Amino acid sequence: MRDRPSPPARPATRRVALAVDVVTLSPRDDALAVLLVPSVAGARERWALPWDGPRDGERLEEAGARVARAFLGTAPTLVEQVGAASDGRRHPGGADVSIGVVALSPLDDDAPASGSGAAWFPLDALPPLAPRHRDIVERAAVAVRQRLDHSPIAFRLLPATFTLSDLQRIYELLLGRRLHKASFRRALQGSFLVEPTDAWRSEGRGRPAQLFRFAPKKRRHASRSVRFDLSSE
Amino acid sequence: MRDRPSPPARPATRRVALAVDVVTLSPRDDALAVLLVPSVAGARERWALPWDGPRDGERLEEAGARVARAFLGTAPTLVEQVGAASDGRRHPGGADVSIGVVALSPLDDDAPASGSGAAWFPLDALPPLAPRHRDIVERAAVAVRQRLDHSPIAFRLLPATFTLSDLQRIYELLLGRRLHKASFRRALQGSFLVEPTDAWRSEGRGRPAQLFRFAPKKRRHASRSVRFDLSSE
DNA sequence: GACTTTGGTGTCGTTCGGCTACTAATTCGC
DNA sequence: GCGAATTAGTAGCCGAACGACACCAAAGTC
Repeated sequence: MRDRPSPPARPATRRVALAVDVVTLSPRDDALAVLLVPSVAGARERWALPWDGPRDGERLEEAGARVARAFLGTAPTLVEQVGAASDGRRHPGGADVSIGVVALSPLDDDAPASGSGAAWFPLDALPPLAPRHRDIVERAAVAVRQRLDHSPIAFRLLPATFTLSDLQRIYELLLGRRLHKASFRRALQGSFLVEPTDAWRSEGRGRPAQLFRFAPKKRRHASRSVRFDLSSE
Repeated sequence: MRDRPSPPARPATRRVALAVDVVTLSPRDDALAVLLVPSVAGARERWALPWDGPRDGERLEEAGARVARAFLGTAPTLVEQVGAASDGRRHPGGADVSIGVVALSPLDDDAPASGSGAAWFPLDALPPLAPRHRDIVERAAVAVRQRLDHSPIAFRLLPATFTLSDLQRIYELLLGRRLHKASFRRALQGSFLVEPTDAWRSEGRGRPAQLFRFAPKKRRHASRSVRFDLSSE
């Protein structure tokens, strides 16, 4: 006989203290960097992800965008959820449940608002963080890499116009490996995602590079073959 | 000058009514089906996703697994978050925030617990649902299809041993298109995800099929080329 | 003007994916 | 019994895609 418990008599919501924790990512010094803010006095860790509770009528992504904006000075170019965490009480603000949110900020932005004390840290050299914040950063990094194919993530980490070498550098940063120039451009060519502008950028030595802009053309979804990429890390 | 609002004086969590809404998926009658339960009396829609608030010390996925189990009779084979929704008060239980969770149940399971009134509905022929539930079902369907390559989703919708044709049918169901037998098997062969058993299954007419089991071998992550699959639907 | 540096393209061999066609083993109809 | 039908599984061709390399182009440096 199967073990078959009866359904709950009547479901009920639970009142919890909620926070939106924001992982702001931006390419800084040839590495993906996370924006961290100083902890409140008395916390165990010196740094934390910026966070806040959602305000009245505010959706979760909106709250994430607001928090990121407060420290960036400009609105992030993309905001996406990366999962909710509820694993005990290891949140700096004592939240029962955290909604993890990743916000992207392009390369050309100013440094974080001075006075806020916020600072960029490379993803692979983070200071000690509260365990839940470390989890959320990890999830954000994984989510960004996994959605790279389906979300215009790379373009949101670049200014409005960029060179193809810039774009390739972002992809290499996110994927963590070098790409071949010709192959990269051939694939990009076939995707109809960018269009050339009539501007060129001369940057010190070397031949000037043409500037492109992100301008995806509508096209039929390519019927890709099945991939078995579990790779059971 | 940039518009640079000052950071929030001090972040604060927000107390909200939280629910975990569960999208239980299973292949039924050659279609992906969702498990729905009758609404409480007085609700506008007759059917709803099963849901409940997380209990004390329970993580979100655990709560989702518990809710699914209560209606399935057995534990779901995979539980994953598919995003949080906070868009007004359109939840059957009046939750401020819903955590969407997808639970998978294999083909060979019994029907939902009799007496609970739960029933399977094909994904593309759902009865009217509360708006937030409809959103969460949509997100679950998208998430399942997108994670098909990276998560052992197809294998969690099958019994412990299965034929390669069974596996291909699940992939076709999830992808919504036919696959070519030879290509499918060639790709599967190269992935080292399944191993043959010494059992065969004879099912009415036709040649008997060998049974396989899910047994992923550790292997180096293939260094795939970059894909630009935005397709800007 | 030769050299360096960076941008951009052509080509070639190999692999990959889609397809047709085939063999294999069973049930069904007569 | 015996061929038709049905399902499982494989071989091999062919065009497209991918990775590596070489090469050309346009700027600065000396």
